[in-house]
Amino acid sequence: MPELPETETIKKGLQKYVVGHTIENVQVLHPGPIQGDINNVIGKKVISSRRIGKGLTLDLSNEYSLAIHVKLTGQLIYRGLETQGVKVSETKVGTVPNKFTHVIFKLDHDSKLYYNDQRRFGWIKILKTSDVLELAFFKNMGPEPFKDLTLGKFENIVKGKSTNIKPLIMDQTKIGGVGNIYANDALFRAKIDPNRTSKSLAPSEIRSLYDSLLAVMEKSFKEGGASELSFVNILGQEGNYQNHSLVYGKAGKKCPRNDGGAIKRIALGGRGTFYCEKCQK
DNA sequence: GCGGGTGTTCACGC
DNA sequence: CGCGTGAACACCCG
Repeated sequence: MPELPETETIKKGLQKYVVGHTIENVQVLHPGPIQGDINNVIGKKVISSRRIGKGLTLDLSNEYSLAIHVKLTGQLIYRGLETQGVKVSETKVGTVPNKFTHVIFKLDHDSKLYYNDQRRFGWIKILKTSDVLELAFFKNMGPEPFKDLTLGKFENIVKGKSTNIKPLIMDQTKIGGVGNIYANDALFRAKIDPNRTSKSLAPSEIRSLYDSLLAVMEKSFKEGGASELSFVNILGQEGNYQNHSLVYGKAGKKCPRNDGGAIKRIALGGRGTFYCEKCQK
């Protein structure tokens, strides 16, 4: 799932297909990801879904919520009368149930919501709705692109920091929702070397980076998210951004600007970092 | 067998 | 305290 566009794609699906259903029962195949008392969701109606950074909620009629983070390989897949005959991704294991299915929410009207997670890094926390934003992960979340992150706020976040620009824009407590794919592509679009320190950026570069972050994520919304790894939407279908990425995952390939440069892969903040030395200064 | 993977958190060293 | 690095979580893929 993983980053803001993918998580937003899941949220749209939850809103369309899951909100309004009552959770009739919960089948826990592997209890690993679940925290909290399952009894607080059984028999309750899903009244809304929210996305907070890369996190999700399903809010229930009894003022309890499911707070969900799918980390790298979690999937939420809905199957019901409306989705009969919908083709799902076999390659991204969007089929259900499968050996990575840990939880099955049985909903009314003969439908189900499946939670799959190959690497089991994700979590589903059951807690009072009023406590969701008290979870450290949500409480410490920085402003989000397309929500409350303005250019002015972005300038203040970036300005004067001695840290590298790439880890900074991926720091969820500074900015909510940006991950490795879009950080790499935004820096490329803004022609900024990921090794630069934040404070070295000129005002025009900060503006360009802000615009680029929005642009690459908007492109991804249109492509249905990035399915490089295991992301699928609520119907189990892949997104297409991975076929349109600028530099992410393209080590050794020609620079998309066709300037004679090749895309280099380095490690920065422990994450794979892709850029063109020729046009990213 | 080895390295690397859309994320987050923690431990450690400076 | 802040910042960087590396590891851990667990498992598949090339």
